[in-house]
Amino acid sequence: MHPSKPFRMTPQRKLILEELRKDKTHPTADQVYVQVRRRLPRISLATVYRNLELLSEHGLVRRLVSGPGPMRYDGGLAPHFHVRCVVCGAIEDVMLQLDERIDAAAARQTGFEILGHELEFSGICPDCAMHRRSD
Amino acid sequence: MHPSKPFRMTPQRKLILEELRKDKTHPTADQVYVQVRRRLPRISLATVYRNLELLSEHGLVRRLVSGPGPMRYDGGLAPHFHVRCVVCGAIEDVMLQLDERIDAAAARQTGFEILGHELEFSGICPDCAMHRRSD
DNA sequence: TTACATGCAAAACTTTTGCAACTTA
DNA sequence: TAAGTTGCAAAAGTTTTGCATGTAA
Repeated sequence: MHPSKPFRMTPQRKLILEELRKDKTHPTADQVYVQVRRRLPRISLATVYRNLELLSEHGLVRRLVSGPGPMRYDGGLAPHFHVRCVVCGAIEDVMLQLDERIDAAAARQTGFEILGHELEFSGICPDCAMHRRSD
Repeated sequence: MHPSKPFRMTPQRKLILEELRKDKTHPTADQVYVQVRRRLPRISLATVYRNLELLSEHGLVRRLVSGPGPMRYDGGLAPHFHVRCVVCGAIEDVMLQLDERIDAAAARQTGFEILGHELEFSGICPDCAMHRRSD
């Protein structure tokens, strides 16, 4: 599942992973870049992109393949889903799991070999809901 | 839910909608553009983008907010999900529905006002699976 | 008639890539 | 030392926007 290309732990890679583990906002590549640059000012955005790609191939970070706008990344390990605010774009974790038989159902119906699934809710976050009411 | 901005039925808009209704491949904006241009050669790509945006605001087409690469669009009306081939990028419909109480569960847990959800499976389509085995 | 829509071109963004220099194991 | 990695700059790809002109209601 996780292709085991060689994999060196460079300072850049380590920091990117650390940053993503502690950042709960599901940042974009550019936001990770801004953060990491505070400790490693000479890092380049290309390196951030390359590492996010590689780390996600290895299953160490998740790409949130959804929503409009730039790709967002998640350093969280436990299986979970996401909810995205349609107003401000905030993403939060949703700790739910689907009946795993749903993959088999999809396989049966489509003939695809199913590797996994992503569920994303859309909605309005508490902050944005409040601002709306006061408009 | 569907903001009711005025909405003129121009030939461009009509063709884009028609094309999307008959195309089962969940095309990108550019692919819609190529198709529509066969009947309306002077249409511009910007018009296609603007119309896809507007049609999806009105709930007449769905944006498949997921997966890497360009946004893809779906003219299908019935509620359903999708499966995406990680090898070739093909997208097919999956006719399933989740227990609708899942939205309430997500709302309860996150405090978001939930508007809906998208479920996307990832996997390998029959064609790609076959080619892999013969490699 | 007029608010909305279009085509064109340019701009804005996001992501990827070529390459020479540098580093990790 | 050799394979992998980085920074930089340029390129590629996707989507949005300004504006003058055109058009549906």
